[in-house]
Amino acid sequence: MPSPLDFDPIDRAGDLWSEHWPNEEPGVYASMRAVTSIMRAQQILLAGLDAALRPFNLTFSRYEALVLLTFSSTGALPLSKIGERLQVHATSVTNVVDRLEAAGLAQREPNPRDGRGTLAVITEQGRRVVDAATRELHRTDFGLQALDRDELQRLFTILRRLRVDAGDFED
Amino acid sequence: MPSPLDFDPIDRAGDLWSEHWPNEEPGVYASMRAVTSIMRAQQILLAGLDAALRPFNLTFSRYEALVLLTFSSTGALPLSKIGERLQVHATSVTNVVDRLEAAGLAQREPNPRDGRGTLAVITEQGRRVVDAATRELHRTDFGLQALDRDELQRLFTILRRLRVDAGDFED
DNA sequence: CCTATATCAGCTCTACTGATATTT
DNA sequence: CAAATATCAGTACAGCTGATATAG
Repeated sequence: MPSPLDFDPIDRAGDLWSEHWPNEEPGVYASMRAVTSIMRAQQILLAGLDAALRPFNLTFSRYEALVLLTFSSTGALPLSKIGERLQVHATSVTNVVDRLEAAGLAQREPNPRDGRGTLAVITEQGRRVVDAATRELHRTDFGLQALDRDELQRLFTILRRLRVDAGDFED
Repeated sequence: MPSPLDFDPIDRAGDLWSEHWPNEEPGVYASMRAVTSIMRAQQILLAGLDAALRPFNLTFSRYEALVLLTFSSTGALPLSKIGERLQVHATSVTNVVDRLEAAGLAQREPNPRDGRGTLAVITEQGRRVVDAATRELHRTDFGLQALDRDELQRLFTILRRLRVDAGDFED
């Protein structure tokens, strides 16, 4: 792990930005700093989550899909539903379910209510693994120990507007 | 593009989470919602940025490296410095500079001050492309039109603590 | 007939590991 | 000598396009 810088690289980039590209709309520097911060935050968090989940042979994507299955009353969901809820592409769902199936954490079954569709069903082993993985993520607070409850809430609220604007859901 | 859901999938996941994994520490639901929001926000923003940069044959990673070079007084930086500033792996820097070089936007030169090192130097074409790309990103406000100035500032401030906690830099 | 579901092949991209040559 | 710089081969993953078979 590299030694920390003695300055904030995003803050510095924002300053240099305003020197190089003076702009009629001063808000763009705020946007540039925010977008870069989100990119870096995602990278930090995903690396931590994947590291915490590696002993369970899970990535965060697979973990999310598995969690979604445990939330369903029967432990089964159509693949299309999984894609819709997790906002991921159909081919990505196929890939994630392939890997869960290979690890014995889920199985495919034909959807009895729609001959075109397939259900992903969580296995007993899948339930055990997702419970253990969840305990581990709870223990490490999803990598967000640095933030207090109020900051987490504000983060959620601000980013919620972004998701609405992107068409994820209607407010 | 799929039709929007009529509910917030992250909000719903948080509710189901608290039912399935009641926890001694209530803050974990706030963390779960925040971390999922960051993941989704990053996905939305990166897709928008990459789409805006595609006409320039750039990805956001390559764009960031190019911007960093324009910030340097001589338009040249050691590859190690690029990795340090952008917080990316050495092999990723090699890859990014390979692609910038192939596109004629940057060149490699030996570092005269350190025989082990290599400089990436921005070309004239690189300067033209990064200026045009920046105008385009300014025009679309980096995909953050939905947020006002105050929200952008709060986002930056909150995520800054996360980056400090991860060891990116010293406060 | 048109649309929805899921899969498949193929591609791009980022990120990482482990090994290596070179230089400090 | 050990440490730093950069590269290379190989792996894993997410994300996408376009094509296809099947069924509503």
